[in-house]
Amino acid sequence: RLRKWQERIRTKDAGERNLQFALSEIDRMASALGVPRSVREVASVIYRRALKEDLIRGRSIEGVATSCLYAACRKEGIPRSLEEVAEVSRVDQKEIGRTYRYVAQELSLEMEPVDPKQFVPRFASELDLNEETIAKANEIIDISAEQGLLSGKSPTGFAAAAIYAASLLCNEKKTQREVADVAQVTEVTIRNRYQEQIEAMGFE
Amino acid sequence: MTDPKETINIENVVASTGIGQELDLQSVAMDLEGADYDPEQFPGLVYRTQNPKSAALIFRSGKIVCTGAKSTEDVHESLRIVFDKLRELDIKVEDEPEIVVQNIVTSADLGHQLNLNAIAIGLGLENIEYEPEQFPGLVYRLDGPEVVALLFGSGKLVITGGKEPEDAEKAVDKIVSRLEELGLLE
DNA sequence: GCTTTAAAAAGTAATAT
DNA sequence: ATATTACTTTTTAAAGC
Repeated sequence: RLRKWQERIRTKDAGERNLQFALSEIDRMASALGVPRSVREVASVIYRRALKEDLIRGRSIEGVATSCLYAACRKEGIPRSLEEVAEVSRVDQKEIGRTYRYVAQELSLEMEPVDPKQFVPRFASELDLNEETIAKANEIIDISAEQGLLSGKSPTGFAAAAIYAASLLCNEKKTQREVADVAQVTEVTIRNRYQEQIEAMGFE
Repeated sequence: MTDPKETINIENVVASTGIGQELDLQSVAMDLEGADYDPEQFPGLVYRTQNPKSAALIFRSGKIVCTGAKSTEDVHESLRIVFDKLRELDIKVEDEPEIVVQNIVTSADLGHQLNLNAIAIGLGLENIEYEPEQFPGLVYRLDGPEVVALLFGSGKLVITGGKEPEDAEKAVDKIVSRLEELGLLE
């Protein structure tokens, strides 16, 4: 009986230590990504729910913690791409993506598709773009998305192309490579999305 | 207007069977031309048929998986070839081993572009998976028939997980009527 | 969970020309 | 700058780690 009692305490301690580790990892990654405290809090809440629902069994604590942070960023409207999150995690992008889908499904997070416009402020800031160019990029995203061009496309590539197009239209040109670097997509993707968006906007 | 059901095309049929006899894959690999066997990498021996085109995974237990065929008939034809090849190696094979179709992969075309964002909301975020950052298709799991559909912005789709061709037809009917009642087709 | 096999869908990416 | 090749998702059995 004494043994069982000790084992319970040991398990409880181990569980507590694991939770602390997960939360400190979320904190570390959140800091590295530069997201506000509210995002860390949301990520912590999601992680505790995942723990309660026993979703961590068979998965790494770090993987689940990273996925919760990725989901939290989206929930808070300031998404980070999987690639960006993977850069501050020791778990690879592929595992983060599949763990995120599992957690989102099991906890019924009902994640909405990412709106490309949510990447514009951050990318534009890194490129030192004017308010006018930012507004133009958002307009391009809205109009081309309304015409059905967004289906199946990655939100970062879509946002990057709109920013590139807006920078040309507002005489504040950035090269495809500059935009590609901040959005972490290839120039080929920007070129492809750009062509479709320009056509949708009625330019050409 | 073309009925989407008529655009259904079977792309792959997976089936399992067995010869009811244990096999020494090492010797089969030596005698069977074109056999790929690397037990360190995978326990099954891979044997490809040309006509019809398919790949058979042959296991030590004598169980066999056939994949890549374009129809149930091709599955039987491919396996008949595999059985005969094994018999040529003096391996006893039952006259007509039972062949069970495990999965049928189908493609089809709804004939209209799809707004996957609207469909995700319409079908219910809890019923679908749509992560365009990871994959361009929207994953929709049906209740009956029990299949999984991948919907694309082009209006084309993939239906997988079915055991018979009718499953794909039922699935297309259900998807079309659901999208129509949501007013999301066209 | 992973390993292997086949196949489609469309997007993205890495490499070749 | 464009063309190829390759990988992402889903499904399914098999035997073994």
